[in-house]
Amino acid sequence: MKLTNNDIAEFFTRLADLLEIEGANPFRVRAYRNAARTISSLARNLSELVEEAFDLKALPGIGKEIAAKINEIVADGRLSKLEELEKRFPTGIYQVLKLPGLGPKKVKVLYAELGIGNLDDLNKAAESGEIRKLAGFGKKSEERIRAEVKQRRQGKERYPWVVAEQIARPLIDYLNNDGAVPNIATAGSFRRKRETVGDLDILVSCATPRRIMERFTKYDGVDRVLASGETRSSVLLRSGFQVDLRVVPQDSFGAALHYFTGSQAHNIAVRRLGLQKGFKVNEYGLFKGEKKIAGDSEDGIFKFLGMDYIEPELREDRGEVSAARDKRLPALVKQTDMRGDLHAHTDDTDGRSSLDDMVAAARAEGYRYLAITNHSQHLRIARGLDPAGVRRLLEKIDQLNANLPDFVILKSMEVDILKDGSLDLPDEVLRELDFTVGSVHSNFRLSQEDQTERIIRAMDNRYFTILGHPTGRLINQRAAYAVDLERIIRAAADRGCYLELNAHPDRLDLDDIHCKMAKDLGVRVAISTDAHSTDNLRYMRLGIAQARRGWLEKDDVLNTRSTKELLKLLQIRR
DNA sequence: GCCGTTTTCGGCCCGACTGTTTTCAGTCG
Repeated sequence: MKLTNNDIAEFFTRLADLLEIEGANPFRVRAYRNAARTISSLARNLSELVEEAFDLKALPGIGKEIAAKINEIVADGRLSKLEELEKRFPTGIYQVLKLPGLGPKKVKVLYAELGIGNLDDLNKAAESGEIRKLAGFGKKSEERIRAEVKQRRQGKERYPWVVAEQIARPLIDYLNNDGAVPNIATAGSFRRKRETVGDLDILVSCATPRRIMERFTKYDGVDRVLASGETRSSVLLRSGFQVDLRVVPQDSFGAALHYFTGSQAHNIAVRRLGLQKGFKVNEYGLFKGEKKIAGDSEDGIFKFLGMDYIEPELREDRGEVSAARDKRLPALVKQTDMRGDLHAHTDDTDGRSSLDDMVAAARAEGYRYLAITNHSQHLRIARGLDPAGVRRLLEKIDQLNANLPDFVILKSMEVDILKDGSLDLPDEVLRELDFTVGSVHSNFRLSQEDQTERIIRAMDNRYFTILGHPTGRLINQRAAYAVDLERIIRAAADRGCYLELNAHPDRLDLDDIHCKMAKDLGVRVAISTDAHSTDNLRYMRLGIAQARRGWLEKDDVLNTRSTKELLKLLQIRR
């Protein structure tokens, strides 16, 4: 099977890890980490680029040596340099290195002195009091190691963004109640709207930092205080969620907000640009020599670096820094651009709300159309509709539409893509619909080749319009089925089909990287909620956040179109 | 190991906190 970009990136991450433990030149280590990051956020599949003899050295952070290593990995599925290093270390060493508080230097000592090569060894050594005897370690670090190993075994995870929001809101309100906090903001991956959030960063500026720190650490939901200083405190909530609070001076708030929003890679790129222009950028501001030039707002930082303002969702060092410098950042899609929802269920199948209620809720959202996309007959568990059922529903929709001014219920179905790539309803039924959403709901475990062929065959049907939840992944629950998304996107481009960005918080499928890939390959994306009840229509904001992370603009999104334009687009294939 | 709007050599982001030290290295974000 073809290696994914993440597979290839992992080779370089491991190479960097082991070299770091060996004490190699830190800049060489960084070069490998930079390469890994470049590779994993690449829009194209790297194996294919290699096959096309693409000049890898054109990619940022990839030079002659790393290009040669990529070629080796793609050709052989292995990297001899890495295998050589792995002979010198046990494979469990990567797990040890991932433990918070343990970096390369300490891991090296643990391995050299006590032969610790995995989490079990580490735990035993900590239990028996061996670790505190080592130079640079003490009682506290030993206790911490035991706690972290325990935590790791319980499976510390990243939280879906909405879950993080549910935790963040009350905490922010609590801190705000203090009354002495003129500025409070969330930063980090939460502000960048990443699909999952590892921990929460909160930033405040206020006159009484000590008081807010104290209030923070005494919050009702706090399980234990991990660190507490003048400007930074960290707590672990009982939910297992870590929250960091930082207090910064008012005139540094913008610089700090930028800095703590990240991503780290984005910050490095911005600082590097700053250095080129003779500035120093840190969390306190933008400096020319000793003189502070900007800092109270993010706008000021960007302005003095000659950049347009970069929306938080774009700050991943995926080209946004140079785009901001060249004044060619995308105008990201926003909630008010949305004209309707193209994927919604009713209680005619597995939805919980009636057709009337769904329509009323969509109109309350300010939409001009709502597509009713119930399941087709193959999906028994959802009471999928057979042709007769579909026709009964269509009649009901026709009657409703006749009495709706300025709003259209679009006639559609979420049609199962069967194992052989055929659609689950006959063409004479599909013909009566305004468009279709085709989805995979079965046979998830086909080979990548078969799964990809299956979906492309489905797209060959002239009545196929939008590919629903293109990878089938469920965040933190189920991996994507094996599928070559780049081929799928190219096939959609060739056939005039669309891809869905399913806005359900567990799906968010497409992800940001593939949204950008679709845009770059000229395929428009439908941001759809897959609502199974009226309140689910509100998931739209989550889909929009993901779309923005994928650089999508209003024109890249199908359901920003007026009813008239949309109907015209949907008819093109028929 | 990568890179170039001063550079093909000499740089490479930067500050806070912790724990183990007794003046600082390691880790983190």
